[in-house]
Amino acid sequence: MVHTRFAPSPTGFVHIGSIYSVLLDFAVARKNHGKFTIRIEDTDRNRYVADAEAKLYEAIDWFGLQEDESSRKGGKFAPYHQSERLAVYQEYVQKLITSGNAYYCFCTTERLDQMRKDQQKSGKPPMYDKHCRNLSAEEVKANLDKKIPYVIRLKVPENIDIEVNDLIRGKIFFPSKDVDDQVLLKSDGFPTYHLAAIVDDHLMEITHIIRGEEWLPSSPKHVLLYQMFGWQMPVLFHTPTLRNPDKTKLSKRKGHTNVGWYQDQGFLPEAILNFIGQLGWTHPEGKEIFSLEEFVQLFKLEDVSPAGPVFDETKLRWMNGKYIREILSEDELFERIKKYLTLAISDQQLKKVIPLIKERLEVLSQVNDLLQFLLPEQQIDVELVKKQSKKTEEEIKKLLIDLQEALQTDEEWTVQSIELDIRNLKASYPDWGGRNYFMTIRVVTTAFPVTPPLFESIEVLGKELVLKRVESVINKL
RNA sequence: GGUCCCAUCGUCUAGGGGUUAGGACAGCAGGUUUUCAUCCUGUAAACCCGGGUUCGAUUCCCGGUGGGAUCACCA
Repeated sequence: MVHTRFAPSPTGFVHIGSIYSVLLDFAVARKNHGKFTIRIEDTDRNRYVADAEAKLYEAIDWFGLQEDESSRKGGKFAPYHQSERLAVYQEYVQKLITSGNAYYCFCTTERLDQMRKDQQKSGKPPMYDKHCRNLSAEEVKANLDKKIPYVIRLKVPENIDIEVNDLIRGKIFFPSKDVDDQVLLKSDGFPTYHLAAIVDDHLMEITHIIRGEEWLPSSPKHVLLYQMFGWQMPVLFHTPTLRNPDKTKLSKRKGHTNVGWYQDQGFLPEAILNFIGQLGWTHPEGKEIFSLEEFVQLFKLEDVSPAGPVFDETKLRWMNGKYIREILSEDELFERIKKYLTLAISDQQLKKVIPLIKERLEVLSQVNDLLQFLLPEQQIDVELVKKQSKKTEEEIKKLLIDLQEALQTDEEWTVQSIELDIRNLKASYPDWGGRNYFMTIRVVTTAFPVTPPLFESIEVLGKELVLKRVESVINKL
């Protein structure tokens, strides 16, 4: 059975790149009727952030990429917090010691730092110098008895080529002389990622390891561990790194990495998933817009391009707008917009105005700018009216008085009747250019030069408020 | 610096030994429209370089170049 996993460390906010991994984990598992597990890699006590795990699950739910097994859902491989599995790692690291594939290291941090400094100075790659690799059993025992702090390191074999098989990159060979004797067990008794992940992936029967490309350089260590334990290697797939416009790894400073930001802006989870899904992968029919269900059905891991794509926010915005105006129903849009609306606007009014704003919305949070004109307290700027009309105060005043009259007597107050009122009135003002005429009315009634369609806007505003606004401008002229 | 990965328009990509190298976003120019958008039409824009294989390489191979990732008792 196919079994994928997402194994985050709870160290902060949820990264958009994590969602890329999760999407692939989810899709591969679903497509093959397998399972998708979330395992929390909380082995670093220093970087632990308490609410990170809750944030993660919140994001998972928001995107609709729910896992089958996890710390919150349980499962047959529980526990899913690595911090609760310490005894397991101790057991396996002992096996490595016994089989001669790992060794105790008593080097101090100071010595290690000095060593690296020296290596850097002489232009050598910083690597452990294997100082404790050949300690005799007696020396080890003596040190242990003296309670000298220690770590346990991987004994990387000398002079071999380690073969890593990546699904999309093929076979990659690493000379073992370039592979460091990695720390497997820290002096606090916690495992490092390298030990914990391999042990858990095996014990949890993970078949596909889907993780970021940044793990590629350390994968020979993982291959070695599988060999030493005599375990079968899962399929390895390293996801292409998402990039900033300058091609560097997507980062906080140069782009938006926090899923929370996308939520706040009013990006739709469907649109984000669609967008991420077509990075490195193309729909077989070349479709740009496709649902998660469709993606799950058609996606093939081996078809992903290995080149790291730039995360193009502009295209994401376009796609988000596309979802808003073409994919979501108006009822659905109404429910979602409500969550972003901070203006005091009634549900009834909002519902009415949605057809007017849906094609003007790229992200949901823009609704607050677009609906400013509906606020009753909105003041009309006379200077702006003058500027848009390109007429004298007297001429404007004359028009507005006629407008007031025309609207006053409109008993229907429908888009059609309002349009008729205003177009009929235009006939009496042949010397007003169409653009200036309508712009004047737009600013007087809505307060803004840029608004949804004029007659519809006036209708939604209501007769009372519109007349009040016209009146207010007349009085200021 | 060592190791490893990668390479088609500005961006996301399709394609693949013989193509007018296709699409999408962004750009530009028109059209629709009382504004802004939407929508429609058109336009400009790419196979990193050098060898080799071949009748023929953008496509396959090698080498450069460029970009990236990584080198912790972090994941």
